[in-house]
Amino acid sequence: MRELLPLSRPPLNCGTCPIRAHTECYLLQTRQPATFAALARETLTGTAGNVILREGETPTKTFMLEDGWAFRFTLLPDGRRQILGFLLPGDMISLRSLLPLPMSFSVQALTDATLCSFDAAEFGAALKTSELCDHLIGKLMHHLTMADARISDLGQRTALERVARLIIDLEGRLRRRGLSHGDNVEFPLRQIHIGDALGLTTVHVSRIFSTLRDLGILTLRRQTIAVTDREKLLKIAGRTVSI
Amino acid sequence: MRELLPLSRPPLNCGTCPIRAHTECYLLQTRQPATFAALARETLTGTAGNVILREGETPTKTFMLEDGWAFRFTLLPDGRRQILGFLLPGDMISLRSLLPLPMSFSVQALTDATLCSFDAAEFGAALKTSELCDHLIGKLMHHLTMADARISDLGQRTALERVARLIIDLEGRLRRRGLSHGDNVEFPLRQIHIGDALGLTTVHVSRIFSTLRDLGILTLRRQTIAVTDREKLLKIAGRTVSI
DNA sequence: CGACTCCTTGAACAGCGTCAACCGTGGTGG
DNA sequence: CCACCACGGTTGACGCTGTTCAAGGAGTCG
Repeated sequence: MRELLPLSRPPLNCGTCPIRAHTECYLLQTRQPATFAALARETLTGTAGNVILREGETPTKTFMLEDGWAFRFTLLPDGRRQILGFLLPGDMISLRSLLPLPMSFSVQALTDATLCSFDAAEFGAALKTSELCDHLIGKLMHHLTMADARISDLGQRTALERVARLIIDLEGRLRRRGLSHGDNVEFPLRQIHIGDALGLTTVHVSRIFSTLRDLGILTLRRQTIAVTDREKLLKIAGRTVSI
Repeated sequence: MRELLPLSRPPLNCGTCPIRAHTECYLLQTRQPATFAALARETLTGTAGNVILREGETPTKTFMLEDGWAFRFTLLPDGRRQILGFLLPGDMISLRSLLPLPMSFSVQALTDATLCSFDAAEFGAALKTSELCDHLIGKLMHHLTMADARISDLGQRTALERVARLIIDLEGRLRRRGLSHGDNVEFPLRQIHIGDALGLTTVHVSRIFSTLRDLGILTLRRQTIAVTDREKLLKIAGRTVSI
């Protein structure tokens, strides 16, 4: 695991940010243009494996994930890793860093990634203004709902159900942000990531994917997934995958 | 499952509220006395099994749990129940109801309970004032941290570890609110609640408790638990039970 | 006392993990 | 150009953790 985020500094340009319409940046710039313009920021790039935030540390920066995937995780003392969630373009890394508290999880780049960094306290203060406080609180509550859904998955559902729901979740989030290409969506996850997120081993994840392929539900080749029988997938997932 | 909350109306009296010092009410009354005094509210009582909030409905009331225990849960279409968390005296039921959104979970009384009810929109608006917004955001982030911890439990830890951590969590929360009695704390959970919270069957929970008793770690009699070897319990739990 | 709830224990079973071998792909360097 | 290696995925055999099914016990309440 590489320890630091190597930084380059391409010219800062929100106008070319591919995910801008789906971000807090956009809300802030629309509702509080002067405040947004005054925020110190820079654009950074990292490669797969870079650690972006480290559990236990109190970050001074917060990031908007502009391109690429990342994931939140914790390590148990004996090395077991729980992936708590996947971060896609347009996600903040992380809302937690808006408060001056030690991180309760680490964040690592899953693919090469481009991030926009802000001063955490400044950005937090801007989001806490009355106009955006509702949005922030709503976002936090949405994250709580997602966490509850994952708890239900891990507590009650079988491996097949969990994998089906993860795929529907990721595919939907990407699609809603305009990041799908017809029936195909990018899928850079290795089976170890799926396993560590869903409490399964890579061996079992492999068997589950074999099952899904044999059922004609999906095809997976070279970092791309295509759902070929959405009805069957939804039926396995229980049709209650929340947004 | 009884469907409604039968209500009685004892005289409203924050002065005798046993848990007041640990509540948002107290914060609000201290920082915004006029606002707090103007909030419409009443005291309610319910019995074990009463449904307090129902998944899918958009509540107009929010509650402070003054006495007794409750739990948040969801039901899967086939009847499996996931308990998402336990609510103790001093907890709000629920922060989610502060936004006008359909509930993503239900809340049910686990014991007989006393609640103080508020208008959800009014209480939400009061908490969103600048003075308490930080507190609210901090509370939401704390809940996210707790949810992450439960995800790690369900994804990575064995049944024994999960049970140990749940006991430490509950015992600590009660103790910090002054609700312990020496080495004993109230423990009204049935094994079905523990099972539904931790993704286990009652049969297995029973076996885990037998193990913990045989190891001399705890004694359990008549709704009361006493941890007799905290060191061993912490060792099983991995010493990283968050607050 | 009877009915009910909750807990306990045993035996058989299943889902998923562990261990191990093997394969395909892509990158690297001689 | 090819040998080599690292990495990720696949498959089989076997075993453990936790489930299912079943029976019975202890406490409580009407």
